[in-house]
Amino acid sequence: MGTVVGTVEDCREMFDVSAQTRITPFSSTNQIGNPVAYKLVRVAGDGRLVPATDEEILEVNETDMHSASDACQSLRYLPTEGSPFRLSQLEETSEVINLGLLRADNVEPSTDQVNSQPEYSEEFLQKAQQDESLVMVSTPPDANIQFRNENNMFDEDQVHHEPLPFSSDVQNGCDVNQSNTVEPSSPKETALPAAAASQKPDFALVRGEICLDNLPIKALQETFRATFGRETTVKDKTWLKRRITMGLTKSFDVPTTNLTIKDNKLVGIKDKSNDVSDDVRATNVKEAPSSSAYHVNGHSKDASAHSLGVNHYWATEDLSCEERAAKRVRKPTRRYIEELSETDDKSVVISKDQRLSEKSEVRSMSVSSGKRVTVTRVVPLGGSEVEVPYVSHVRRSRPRENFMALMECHTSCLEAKATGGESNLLNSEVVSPGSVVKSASGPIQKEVSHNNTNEENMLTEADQDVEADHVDSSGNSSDDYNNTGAPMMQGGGVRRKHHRAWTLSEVTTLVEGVSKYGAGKWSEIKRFSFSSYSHRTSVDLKDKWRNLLRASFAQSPSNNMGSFKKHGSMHIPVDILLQVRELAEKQSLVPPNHR
DNA sequence: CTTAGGG
DNA sequence: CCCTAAG
Repeated sequence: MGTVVGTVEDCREMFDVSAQTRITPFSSTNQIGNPVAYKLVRVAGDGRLVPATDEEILEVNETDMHSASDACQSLRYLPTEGSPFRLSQLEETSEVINLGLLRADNVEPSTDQVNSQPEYSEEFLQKAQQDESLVMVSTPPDANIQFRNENNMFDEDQVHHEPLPFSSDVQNGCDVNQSNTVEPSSPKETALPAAAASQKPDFALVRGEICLDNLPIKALQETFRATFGRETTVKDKTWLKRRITMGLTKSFDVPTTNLTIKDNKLVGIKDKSNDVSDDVRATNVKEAPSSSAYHVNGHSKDASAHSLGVNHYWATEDLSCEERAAKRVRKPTRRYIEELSETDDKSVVISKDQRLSEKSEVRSMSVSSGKRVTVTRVVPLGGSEVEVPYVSHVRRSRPRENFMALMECHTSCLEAKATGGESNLLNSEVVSPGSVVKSASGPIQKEVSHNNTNEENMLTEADQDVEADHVDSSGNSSDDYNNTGAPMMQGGGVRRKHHRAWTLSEVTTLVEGVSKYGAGKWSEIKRFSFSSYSHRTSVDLKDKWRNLLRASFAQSPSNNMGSFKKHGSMHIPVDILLQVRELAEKQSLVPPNHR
C-alpha cells in the first residue's frame, strides 16, 4: 500500500498535534482496480507513516471531505515514488470518461478521445474571442468563463495584464511546463492549432500576467470574490493571493507558503485544466516539471515549508483559515457548503450551458478492471472542480435523490416496500427485504377525496379506514405507495419516499394529544396517542401540527370558505381547526403560568 | 434521541 | 416530508 506522498498537510492549524493525517494514493500492485482508492496515513512525529485509524479517517472525511478529495487530486502533481504513470493513467481514464459525458451531446462516441478534444472547447473559445477583454485563456469551458470574469475583474482593478495574441507565438513565459510536456506528436497538439489557429487560441497558451502582489488587500478580496463568487473576510494577503491563484489556475500545486506569483506573473503553475485532454495527457509528464516548480517557488521566505512538501490541503485551509480569519457566525451545514459552491459556480459561470451547471452531478463512472464501480462527482469548490469519490463517508444519511437512479436495478425490489424506504441505502447494500418491511403495515392512505360534503361522514369513514388498515396491514398497500408514496422524478430520482396523507382520525388524535400533553411534547404524544400508528414520527407530528396551526389561522378570518380548500389535500373539518386554534392560543399563553 | 425550524 | 442544528 504504500506510496507515501505528502498531500494533506501544512494544516498545522488543524492538526497541530505531532501527527498529521494525510492521504496517500493507494498504489499497491493491483491498484488498477480502484482508481479512487486512497489510503489515509498518519505521519508520526518522527516522520514514520502510520495507518490512520478509522476515527482519523472519519475525521478527515467529515471535517473536510472536499479537501480530502482535493488532496487526492493534487496527488497527481506530486512526484510519486510509486507508480506515477499508473496513477496518471488512472486519472486519465476518469478524465476521459468525464469528457465523454460532458460532451456527449454534440459528439458521436469516439474511441479516440484525443481527436475530439479540439471541438470540445471550440465553441467556448469562439465565444471567448468575442469578448474584448478576454485574455488568453487556456482552461476548460467553465473555467474559461471564470477567467473572463476574472479578467474583467482585473481590468477594474487595474491589474496589469496584457492580452496575448491568440496565435501560436504565445508560449511566452509562464507555461513552461506545458510546452515541455505536451507531446508534439499528440493528435491534439497538431489538430488544434491547425483547425483552430485562426479563430481560437492555442491551448498551450498562457493567460496574461496577473500581478497579485501589488494589490491591496481590499483588491485581493474583490478578486477573491470575483474568482469564487463569494465574499471573503480574510485579510491575510498571502492567503488571499494563494487562494486566488489556485482558483485561477485551477491548480492545487500552489505552495502554501509562497505565492505563486513571481515577477508579476503566475509562475510555475500550469493551468491544470487547459482543456481537458491536455490535462489528461499532461498529467503524465507534469510530474517532473512541477516538482521542479516546487523548488523554484516553493521556498523563499517563511519557514512554513515543510520537510514533507507543499500543502495541498487547500480546501481545508480555505475553510479553516477563513474561519479563523473571520469568525463565522454559524457553522455551515454540508448542504450549505454544497449550495454555496453551486451558487458560486453559477455566479461565476455567466450564462447558460447546462453542462456547466450540472457539474456537480454525478459526472463519471469509472468501471475498473474488477466489477467495482466507482462513482465520482465533481464538486465545484471555490471555483475549482474537484472530483470527489463517492465513498461511503461522503454522505452518511439517506442518499440523495439521484442516488436512487444508480440503484435503479434494485428499484423493483425497493418498490415492493416503498414504505420502508427509511433504511439507509448508502453503502450500496441492496435493501434486504427483511430490513424494510416492517413499517409497511401502517394504515393505508385513504381516498377520502370526493363525496366529502359531509364532514362527519368523512370522519367516520376515516376512522373505519384506519381500523381496517390496521387489520389488513402490510399486504395490499404497496401499490398505493408506489404511486403516491414514491413518485419518480424524471431523472429517475425519488422525490420523497413516502407521502402519506394524514387521515382525519390521525389529525383528531393529534389534536387530542396536543391538548393533553401540550404542543412540543411530540415524543410523548407519539408515545401515547400515536402508539397505534407505527409511522408518524414525533417529527411528523410536529410538522403536522405546524401545518394545522397554519391552516387554522389562515382560514379562520374568513371562516366561511375554509372548510375545504379546493385543492386535493385533506379538508380539515372546521371544528378541528377551531380546536387547533384554541389549543394554540391556550398553549402559547399558558406556559408562563403553570399547566 | 428530541425539538425546532428551514426547505 | 426531509434535513439539520442544537440541546
